[in-house]
Amino acid sequence: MEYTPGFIEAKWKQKWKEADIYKVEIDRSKPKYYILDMFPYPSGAGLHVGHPLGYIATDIFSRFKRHQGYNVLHPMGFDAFGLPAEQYAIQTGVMPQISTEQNIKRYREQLDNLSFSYDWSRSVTTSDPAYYRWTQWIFIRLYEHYFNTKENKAKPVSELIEVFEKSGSEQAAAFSTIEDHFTAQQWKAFSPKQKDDVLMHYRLAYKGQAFVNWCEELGTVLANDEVKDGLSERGGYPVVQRPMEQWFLRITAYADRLLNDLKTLEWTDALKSMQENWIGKSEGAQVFFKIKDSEESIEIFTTRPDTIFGASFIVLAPEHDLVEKLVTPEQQHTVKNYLDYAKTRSERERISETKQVTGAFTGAYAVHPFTGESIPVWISDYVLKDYGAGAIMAVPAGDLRDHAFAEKFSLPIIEIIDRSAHPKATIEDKLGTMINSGFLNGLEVKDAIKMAIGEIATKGIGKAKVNFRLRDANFSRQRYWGEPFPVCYDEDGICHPLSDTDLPLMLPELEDFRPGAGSQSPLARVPAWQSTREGYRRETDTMPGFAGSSWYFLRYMDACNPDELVSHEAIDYWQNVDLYVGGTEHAVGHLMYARFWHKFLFDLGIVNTQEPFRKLINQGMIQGRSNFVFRAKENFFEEYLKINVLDKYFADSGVYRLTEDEYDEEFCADWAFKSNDLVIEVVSWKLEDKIERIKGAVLKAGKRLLIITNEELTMSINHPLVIAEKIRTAIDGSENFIFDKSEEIDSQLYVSYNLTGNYSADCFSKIHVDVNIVHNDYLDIDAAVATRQFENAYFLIDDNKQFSCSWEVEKMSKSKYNVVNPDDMVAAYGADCFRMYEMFLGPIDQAKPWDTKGIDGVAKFLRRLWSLFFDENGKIQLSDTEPTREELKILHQCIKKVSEEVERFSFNTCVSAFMICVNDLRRIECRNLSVLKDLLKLVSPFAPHIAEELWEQSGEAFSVTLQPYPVFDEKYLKEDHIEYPVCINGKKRALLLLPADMDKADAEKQAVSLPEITKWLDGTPVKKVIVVSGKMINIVI
RNA sequence: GCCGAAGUGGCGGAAUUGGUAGACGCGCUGGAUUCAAAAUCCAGUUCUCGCAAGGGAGUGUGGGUUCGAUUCCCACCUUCGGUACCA
Repeated sequence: MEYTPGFIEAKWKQKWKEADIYKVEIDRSKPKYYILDMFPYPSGAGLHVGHPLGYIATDIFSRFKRHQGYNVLHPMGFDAFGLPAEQYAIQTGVMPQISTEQNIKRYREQLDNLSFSYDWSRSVTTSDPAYYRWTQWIFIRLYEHYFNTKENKAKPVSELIEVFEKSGSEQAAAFSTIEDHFTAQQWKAFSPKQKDDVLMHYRLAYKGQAFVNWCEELGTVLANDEVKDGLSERGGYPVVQRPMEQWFLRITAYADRLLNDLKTLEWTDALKSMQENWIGKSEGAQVFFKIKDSEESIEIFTTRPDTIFGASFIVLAPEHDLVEKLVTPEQQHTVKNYLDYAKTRSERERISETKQVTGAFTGAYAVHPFTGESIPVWISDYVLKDYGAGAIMAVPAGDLRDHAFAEKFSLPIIEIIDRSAHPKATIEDKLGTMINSGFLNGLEVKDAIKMAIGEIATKGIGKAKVNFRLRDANFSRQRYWGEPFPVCYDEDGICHPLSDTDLPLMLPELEDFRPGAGSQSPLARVPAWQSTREGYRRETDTMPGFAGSSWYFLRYMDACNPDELVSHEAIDYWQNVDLYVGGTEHAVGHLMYARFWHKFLFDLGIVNTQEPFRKLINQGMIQGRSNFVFRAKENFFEEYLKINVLDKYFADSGVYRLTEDEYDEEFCADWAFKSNDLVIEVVSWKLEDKIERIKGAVLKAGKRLLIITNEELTMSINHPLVIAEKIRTAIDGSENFIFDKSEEIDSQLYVSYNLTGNYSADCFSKIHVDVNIVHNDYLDIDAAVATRQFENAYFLIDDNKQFSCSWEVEKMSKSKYNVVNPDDMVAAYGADCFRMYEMFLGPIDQAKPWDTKGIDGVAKFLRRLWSLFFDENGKIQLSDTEPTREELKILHQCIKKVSEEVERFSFNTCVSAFMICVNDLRRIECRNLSVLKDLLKLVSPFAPHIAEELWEQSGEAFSVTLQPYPVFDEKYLKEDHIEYPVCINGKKRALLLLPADMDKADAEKQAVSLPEITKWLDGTPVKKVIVVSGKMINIVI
């Protein structure tokens, strides 16, 4: 029987489906294991071979864990809200509901093609109202809670209101961004709107102000992605930063918990440190600087209060509230100009710019709290409004950017730290002794920091403060295709959440997806949807992409529950995700938000774990391997004629290149002969003017002219003899002017890459070519001419009649013509082969290029595995005798390697181990049933179809998928001899077979007396011999 | 700029705790089989000098630690991911 993947795979897909073999339920008799893939966004382009990498890995691991007796939850769903569908709707008018549904259908087909063991009955889609109902529900809970700093957890806002009513703001242990100071009486006197505003300072979901990318011409807010160099990507219109009312989530309240609990996670150190740095906890001091001749003071945050005596000016963020109040009439104009400039700068640009500083003087002065001196107040875009207090005390001697700023604007630089004891220390190291610093003089930096904070507090001008780089999450989008906010506003603008019974608040259907008036979302165009029965108006912003993806892993546990987002029973059993696999691009965004939501739900008692993802693996990207063809440019043809015709066939005719000296004209023909009066010009037949002028010049000089057109060279490109004969005829003939007009075609000439080296580099344009018509870096010319790109193409082929292409590794994308579709791979090689090859490419966590040509190796392996079971006539032939020692050794080597490597997620080396095992078993012509059956169990997670088929062919009952995993036994691998490498100074010089239990002294003696070694030593005394038992012997001379 | 990762043959990669660098596979070269091709099988394949025996060099670059470094330390270069509204 032959191995026919197409037939076998269809058969087993059907059987698995009929048996519903991947359906999973709570089963308390088995330990649970929850394996999750990162939520895919179903884009219109469909899956390419890079997408399933992580899915294959988790599928192998899921199957492996099932073999080991775990009850495995392995679900898949779709993160379906997002910008691309909305963009598509704007362009084509196709409703996102429709395009998303189509895209999901296509993704599902492509995923099914690879036979993943998902329990599809648990699938969720974020844009499904049955799902986003619960996203809205969580939002309302966030809105209704604040963060209690004493209990370090979320508590109901209703309790906070009670505190306010009883004892005002001072008694409230509530996390807020603004420090409120009011008494119970004052609170009670507040208007409902005032109360609403105050509570927004505490709610975990609140309204605030943020700067957004505003594009006036497009009438919309743009994603950072849509802005390039200060202009909109679509249209190239100017984009400015503009403040806007937005919903926020108070993730900063959870900063400490998010930071501390990282320790409990089995994530890579790299990922943890990225999260740590993102949270960016820094301890320092808040200090107030009084403004000279004013009641105002500026709050600054500094991590280096020790350097306060070096503060020679203050810098405010351009957006700082005080700027307007502080600016003096004389500086109005300068500051206004600077603010206009700052508006055009994106935050990224502002942070990245380190070489050039810009800024403007406000005209105001602050009073240094210790020296009493007046120091100027400047504004500059290197200070960010959202970081710290949005203002800094600038210490030029202690900070590089402050230093650059001081130099540029000639501000004083006061040395405050003597680093002479630390010659290698940079100005940002916390090392040295304080100088020029009043009461801090002589202290070490570390002590000076403490002392300075103490003094600042005593003087009542500030206090120690912890600052986080982490910012509250902007949760508003002025978009259509997202979850509607379940809130509305009354006539006073007071916010009212919907009651739970009114959920889900459905997204209305729309026909026009352009932005609404005045920077509003398209929902603002639907007045009927906007107004509620109470006469309130709804929020028209929608939620961002991370809303739905911040909790989806919980819904999989109980996907169809209509009454709760997840039942207690399901949470109690499944708890949290044991293994999460996805790309590093989610390292800080999604993973931070999901952890935040999970912690909030923990505070509410909905989940029973502090962290959502226990272990996490980052998969590397699969890059594209682009192919390029080389198109001949104008100057190619002249070089071609010389190399392939003139040098070859007319070398003895004295052919030479004409120089300008030979004619008076500013142009000349290309080639002439010493032995006769013919001149040759290579030119496109279309350049008739040029031909006429050359004709005139050449005939005037009394020579004859042969025009060879680029077009005729192109059409006879692989037949240089045709041209040679034409030249010969011309030489021998007597015509004065020979010019054969080509027929009018627009042809292009492409040159095989391996020939391009013969010509100047500027003879060619390098152009992407679809990798699907290139095999082994050789262009399939027949396939190529059938495409639009090569409709009228001619190809200069190499000596082997091949046309080669160059290649480069790039991102896999449509525009680079390097996209490979997994469906095509499955059609050609089968899903088993594709799955295995994708794993074989390299380590799961590293980026690597896809190259289809290597897949043959895996295909060959599968055929060899198959052939182990059959004789040369294709009949199943297996023996049920006792396995030999050698067979067991080969098998157990494989069991050991594969079970260890799967646990380490090193799937590429597993595939190698399988190949070695099958090669070895073939070599000894193993036909042993028990050995081969164990091998099938090992292979089954990687290549389930072939394993299932061979299992059945071996006479076993359905299904290999449900078999327990083979157990490794050390005794089969024991060796009584070890082959030692014998090295001299670390370089291998000989091999020595020694008994495994030989002691070191004897081994040393044997090694030193080896003939290869004595030859090397040649009398040189041996200084030392190092014997590492079981590993190697090193002789030091 | 900042944070994180990765650089090993022609290519993808292996070397698990500092111990034989290049497993396994692709490609290439030669051979067998075949009318021929595909498929299959066998042998070779880091570079370099050499007919060979054998020698030298070699894991991005430069330095260091060590009997011994792809692995540890320092500095640098290049590429990739993220950088808060792509998902």
